[in-house]
Amino acid sequence: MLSKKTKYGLKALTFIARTEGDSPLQVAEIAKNEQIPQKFLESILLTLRKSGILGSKKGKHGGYYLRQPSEEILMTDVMRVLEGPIAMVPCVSLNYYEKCDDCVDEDTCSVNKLMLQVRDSTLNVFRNTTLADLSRPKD
Amino acid sequence: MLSKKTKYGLKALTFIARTEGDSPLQVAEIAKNEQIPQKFLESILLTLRKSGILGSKKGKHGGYYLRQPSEEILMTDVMRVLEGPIAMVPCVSLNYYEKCDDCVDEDTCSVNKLMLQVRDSTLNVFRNTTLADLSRPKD
DNA sequence: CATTAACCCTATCGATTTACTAGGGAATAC
DNA sequence: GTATTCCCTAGTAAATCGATAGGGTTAATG
Repeated sequence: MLSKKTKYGLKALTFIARTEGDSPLQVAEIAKNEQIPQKFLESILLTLRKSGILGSKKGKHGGYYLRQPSEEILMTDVMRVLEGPIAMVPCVSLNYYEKCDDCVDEDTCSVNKLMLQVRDSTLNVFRNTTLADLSRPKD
Repeated sequence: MLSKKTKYGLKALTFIARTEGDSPLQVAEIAKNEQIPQKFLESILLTLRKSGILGSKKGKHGGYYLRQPSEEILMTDVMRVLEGPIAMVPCVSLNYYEKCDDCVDEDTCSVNKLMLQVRDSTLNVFRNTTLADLSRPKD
């Protein structure tokens, strides 16, 4: 299951991409429009900012904005920040590889074999989808 | 993250597919060979049996066996039993569709749009992988 | 320079899920 | 009829999730 954090994060990013103008967008406005608990959203946008996807401006008339054009924001990066590693087991993770504690032999491990394929196909989707793609209405 | 239940279940199924002979395999033997807590494995094999993937025989010399040749056991079925719906959000689930409680409009929802693609690509892997594929040593 | 509006940060908390474990019942081979 | 094996229900410790609380810091504005 996708976490609420990821769901809210994606919705917020899409909202920003769709309505971004000259001035940054405030948490309260995003929360209201996308029906997201404001305090929760605040913490999510904060992690997106710390990861470099969003920028922020403090004080009156402050808010959040995209650091790059939405066409250049890849889902691989967004999903890693929001949901964590894309692989479903650490032993097939590109960025966070770790040997499974309970695995005897990776070469004969069926879990490894299957999850490697799932990772590749999922990665293929995320690498070929940008925030701009998600921001367009459905075909 | 993949649950231990799914991991153990896949390993057990692979073990059965690899070593199946005339007589069924006992929980204790599978648990020992695959390093799985026996009582936990017992409950996992039980759900696999209830779902029709495994058959069982009680009493002395009892145990578990595949109900079909491993070439005919698809990962779509196995994964649905062990891990639940393949879709990461209910609104893109084929078998368990449900409207997301927090979604205003599915047609413009970016989460829906992205997860639909992920579901399709994952499903494509599971539909084209059988237990026999997983049971062969790595290429 | 005071006030207000906004982001920034830490801590906490209830509910749910996960990964097991306990304990016994029911069927079958011998 | 007894040992062996699967069958079933409950329970539980630990982790994670989804959110909330409460205040600190920064910047615009008059």
